[in-house]
Formats: sequence, structure tokens, C-alpha cells
Amino acid sequence: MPAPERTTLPEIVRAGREILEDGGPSSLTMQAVASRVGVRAPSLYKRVQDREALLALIADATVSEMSVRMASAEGIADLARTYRAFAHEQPEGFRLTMTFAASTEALARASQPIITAVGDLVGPGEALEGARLVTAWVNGFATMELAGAFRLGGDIEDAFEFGLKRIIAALTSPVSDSQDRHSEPDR
Amino acid sequence: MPAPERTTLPEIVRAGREILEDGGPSSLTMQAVASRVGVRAPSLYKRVQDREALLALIADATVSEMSVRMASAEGIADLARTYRAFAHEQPEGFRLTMTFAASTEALARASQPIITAVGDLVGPGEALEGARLVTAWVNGFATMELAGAFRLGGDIEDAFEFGLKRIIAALTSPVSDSQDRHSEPDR
DNA sequence: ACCTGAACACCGTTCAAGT
DNA sequence: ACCTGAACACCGTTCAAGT
Repeated sequence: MPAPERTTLPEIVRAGREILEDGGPSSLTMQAVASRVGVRAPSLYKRVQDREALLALIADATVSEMSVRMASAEGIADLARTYRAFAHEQPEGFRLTMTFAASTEALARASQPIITAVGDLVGPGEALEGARLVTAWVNGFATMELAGAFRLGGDIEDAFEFGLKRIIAALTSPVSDSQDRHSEPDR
Repeated sequence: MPAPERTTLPEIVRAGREILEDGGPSSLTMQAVASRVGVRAPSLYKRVQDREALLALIADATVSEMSVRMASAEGIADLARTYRAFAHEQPEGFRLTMTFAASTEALARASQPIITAVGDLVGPGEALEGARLVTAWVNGFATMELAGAFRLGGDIEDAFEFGLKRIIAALTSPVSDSQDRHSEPDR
């Protein structure tokens, strides 16, 4: 009747992330994860439903770590650079978050700093939409970089700074267009 | 000595795209592709190096189709909406293009309309960087939508229109910041 | 209660043998 | 010259049997 637990779910997720980062998705086999935590593959199924679920857990853990990183950044520029740096640091995990949606809680935690920073510029009425503009841009930029989609010349750092500057300007200056259905004067 | 060709590379790629779109990546097996084109799996290896290469060919074909679609759009707003609509129409193929870089030719063809449209606003000196701003944003927006990352409330259509309006405004109005190392007056 | 070996289904890929 | 059945390695997953 003894029942020694030889591993834990967090340990499994951590092992999965490490294997993923240094070998890519195809190296992330249940056997590789099991052997890294010192167990046989079938034992993983006591803690994880299947490989797909493990991928989702890895995506969630990645978003969580990202949210911790974002929490200590200040202002849109700093947040965007932190986001991009994280994508460079953990490209495989970052890519996963584009496919497997993280939990709403992790998502909300990671978004909060951006919503707050953007809200300071555009007011609470447009904070969410503004945050989506910033997030979509930096997310797309990092994704395209990692995919090698910027191959038509030009300097990528310059393109990042150009985009960042324009995005911030777009959120700072008022929009003249009368179609603006969302503005909510903050005075 | 007879040697009847029972399929072709374009046929294989087309079959792969269809299978991918309606069953996702895991349904895209070499056997499924083979049986759809009326052949046995080993025969595919006469035309395609391996499954990975087939995925790359599918990504390339997707970017090519996207570039055809973009060619008949006019102006940044129309181009962005066309891009997003394409991502909604072929989500799996679209996702692939984020992982497997397409050929430089296909990439250049798809980018050209955006570079031209943006160049009309900011001048040739900033056309490429401006195009990267637009592309990164719309790409990130579509990716996040597809991944279900917009779950914090608010209307997604509104967020898209908000972002589009701000991006266009950001490219139209001059940037006051003196750090602008890239502007090249067009007069 | 958790762990394991054995087993099964399925997949990618190779290759000798067909035509 | 291309196509195929057979075979191999490898993977995800299940389960009865261990402790």
C-alpha cells in the first residue's frame, strides 16, 4: 500500500517547458518529459490528461511568467520592450500561447499593466481598445520576427522603434475623425 | 517500363490545405493526403521531402493566395480588412504562415500592396517601416482573435476599427518627436 | 494510491520488388 | 520511372499487475 509520489504537476510542466525550448515541439514527447522528471511515460497520465493538455498547461505557465515580468515594467514603451524580450527569450513557449489560449485569469493578469498604462493616455473609456492595439502590434511584431517574416531589408530594431513611437503618438494625440464612437472625455 | 503519374505536387499541396483546414494539424497525416489524391503514402515522397516540407509548401501556397487577394484591395483600411478576412477564412493555413516562413518571393508579393499604400502616406523613406507597423498590428490582431485571446470584454469589431483608425492616423500625422531618425521629407 | 511493463493503434519513412 | 506492400522505428495512450 505505499504510494510515494515521484513527481508533481509543476515539475512536469517545468520539464516540458525546458524540453520545448531547446528542442522544439517535436522533441516534446511524453517519454522525454517522463524521463526528465524520473518517471515512466504512463505515470504522467496520473497528473495530465494527455499531451494536448500538457501543451495547454505550458502555454498557461508561459503567460503567467510573462505577466510577472510585465508587472515590473512601467509605461507603454517599457511594457512593449519587455513583451518582445520575453518572446525572444522563450520563442517556443511564446509561439504556444498563440495556439493554446491561456486561462482567462492568466490572460487578465498579463493584460492589466498594459490596460493601465494605455488608460493613462487615452482615459478609461478607450483603455481596453487601446491596449488591444498595443498588444496586437507587439505580438504581431514578435511573431513575424520569430517566423523570419522580416526579410525585405531594413533594420528590425529601427522598425520596432518606429512602430512603438507611432503607436504611442497615435494614443497620445486626439483623433480628429468624427467616426470616433468610443471617446469618453476624461474631464 | 510504363510510368503513369497518378498525382502532382500542386494536387498534393491542395489536398493538404483542405485536410488542414477542416481537421487541424493533427489530421494532416501523410496517409490522409495520399488517400485524398488517390495514392499510397510512400508515393508522396517522390514529390515532397517529408511532412515538414509539405507544411512549408502549404504555408507558401497560403501566402501566395493571400498576395493575390491583397492585390485587389486599395488603401490601408481595405488591405487590413482583406488580411483579417483571409485569416478568418483559412485560420489553419494562416497559423502555419506564422511558423513556417514562406519564400521570400511570396512574402515580397504579399507585402508590396501594403508598402505602396503606406508609402503614399509617409513617403518612400518610411514606407517599409510603416508597412511593418501595419502588418504587425493586423497580423497580431488576427492571431489573437483566432487564439481566443480577446476575452476581457469589449467588442472585437470595435477594437479592430479603433486600431485601424489610430494606425492610419499615426501614419498620416507628423511625429513631433525629435528622435525621428527616419523621416525623409517628400518635397 | 501511484508506478510500471506490456501491449495496441497509429504515424512517418525507407526500400526492395513490381509494372 | 513511378507505385506499392512490407517493414521499422517511434510515439501516445491504456490497463492489468505490482508494491
